[in-house]
Amino acid sequence: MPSHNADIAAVFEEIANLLEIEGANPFRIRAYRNAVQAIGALSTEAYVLLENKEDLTELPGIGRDLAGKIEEIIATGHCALLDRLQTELPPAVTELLKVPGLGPKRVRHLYHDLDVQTVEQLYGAAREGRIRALSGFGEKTELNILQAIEAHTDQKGRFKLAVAAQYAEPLRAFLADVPGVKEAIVAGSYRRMRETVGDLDIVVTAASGSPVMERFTGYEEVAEILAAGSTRASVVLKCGLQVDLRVVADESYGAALHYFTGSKAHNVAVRYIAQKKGLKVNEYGVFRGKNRIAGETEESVYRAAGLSFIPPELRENRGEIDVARTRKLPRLVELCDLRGDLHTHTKATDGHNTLREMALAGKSHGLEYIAVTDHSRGLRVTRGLDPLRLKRQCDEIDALNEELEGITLLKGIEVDILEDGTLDLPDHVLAQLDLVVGAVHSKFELPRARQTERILRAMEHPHFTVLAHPNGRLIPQRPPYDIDMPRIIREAGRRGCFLELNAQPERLDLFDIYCQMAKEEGVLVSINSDAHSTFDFANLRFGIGQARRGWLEKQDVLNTRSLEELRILIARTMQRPNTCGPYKRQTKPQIRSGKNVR
DNA sequence: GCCGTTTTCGGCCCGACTGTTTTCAGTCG
Repeated sequence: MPSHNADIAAVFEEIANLLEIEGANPFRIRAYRNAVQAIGALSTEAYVLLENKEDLTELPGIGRDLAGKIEEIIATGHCALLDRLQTELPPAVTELLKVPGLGPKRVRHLYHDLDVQTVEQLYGAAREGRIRALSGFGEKTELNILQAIEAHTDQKGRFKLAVAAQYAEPLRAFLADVPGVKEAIVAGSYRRMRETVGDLDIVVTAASGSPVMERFTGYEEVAEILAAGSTRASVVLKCGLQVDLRVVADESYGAALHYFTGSKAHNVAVRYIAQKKGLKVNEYGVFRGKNRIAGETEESVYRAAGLSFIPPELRENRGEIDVARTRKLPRLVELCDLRGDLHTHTKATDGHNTLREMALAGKSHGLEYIAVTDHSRGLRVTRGLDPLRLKRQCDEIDALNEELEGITLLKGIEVDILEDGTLDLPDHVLAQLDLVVGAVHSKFELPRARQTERILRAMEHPHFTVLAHPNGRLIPQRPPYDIDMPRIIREAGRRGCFLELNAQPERLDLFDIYCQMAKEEGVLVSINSDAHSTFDFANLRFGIGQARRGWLEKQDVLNTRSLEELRILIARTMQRPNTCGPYKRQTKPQIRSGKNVR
């Protein structure tokens, strides 16, 4: 089995870590880290590119040397450089880099002088007071290491976006209320709508002398103050979430917001471009010499660099800068573009509300139609529907549609895709429905080839409409199942069916890079709440965030269509007659134009 | 180790805070 892109990226990541501890040229280390990012963003397996005789040096940040190493890893499963580095340094030593406060220099010191190789050994050395004796270390550093390890072991890691929001919004409001504060905004990965966030970055503009720092460190949710200067402070909340606050003057608002929204790779690329124009970009503004020429708004920062405004969700240095140069960035889909929701549940299975309650809640969220897609009989824990109960539900929907105004219920099912790729209900039953949403709910551990074939076979079913939560991951407890997603996307394009972007905060599935791929293949994506209660429609905003990260525009999203248009598209997919002509496939958008900017 | 409308060599983003130091190295974002 050839190495997958994730395996290659892991090798390069490990090489970068070990080189760093060895004290190698920092730019060489950065080259490996850039390669990790480049390979992670690839829409095709590198071994497939090689089979197709593609030139890997065309990839951003991949030159002759790294291309050779990729070939080596694919051919042999090994990388000689990594093997050599691991004879010089024990592999576990890179784990020490994860301890906050420890960087490569200190890790090297600890290994060479105290033979510390693992976090356990580090903890022991700190408790025995052996670290303070090293030059460059002291009592305080030793204590910080102890505390960091203790905090690390019971730390929950990254927070789901929706959970982070529960802490971020009240804290932002609290800071906005401090006298002298003009703007307060949560930046960082939260603003970029990443599916999980490691910490919160908050930018505040305030008049000098404002008590904002004092109020921040005194916030009642603060458990620990990590650092507190005059313009920047870091705390850990009781829930374990770290929050970094930055205070700047009004005229630096845009520059600071840009800086703290990131991503780091995006910022580096923007500063590099500015530098070529003789400019310097920092969190205070854009400068030519000592003159500030921009910085009061983010738009002004981009303008100074010769770029159009780049929405936060795109700022990952995945080609957005090249496109911003040409002023052809996509007009990203917005929450208000959604006209329907094609995946919801009711009390009939594992939902909490009635048909009527769900319909009214959907309407109150501005939706014009919602598909009722309760589970099928195979999913016994949810009391999934058999043909008889489904028929009864359909009758209820018909009756309700007669009565309701401003919202239409569609008759659907979330049918189980069985292990062999068949669907959990008979064809003649599925044929009666408005749409069929198919999903995998069992046998997550099938090998890649079988899992992929299972889904492809299901998609071939004439009544199959939408593939729900295609990767099956649950943040943080379940990784995605092992499938050939690029192939599934291509086949969905050929077959003419749709892919779901499930907006539940623990799913957010399709992932962003697959949204991009779906767009390239002309496959429409349906952003669905998978609501199990009336409250869950609010999750659609997280789905929109993920879709925007995947460069999706209104026309790339199935449920931005009117009900009439939707019915036409579904009719085509379900291979039923319709009188409104074929759906015209889009031309492929070119969203990855050439190399990324370094 | 990568890259090139100034370049195939010599660049490669920028600043705050802490702790250990007596002016700065290390880490972080």
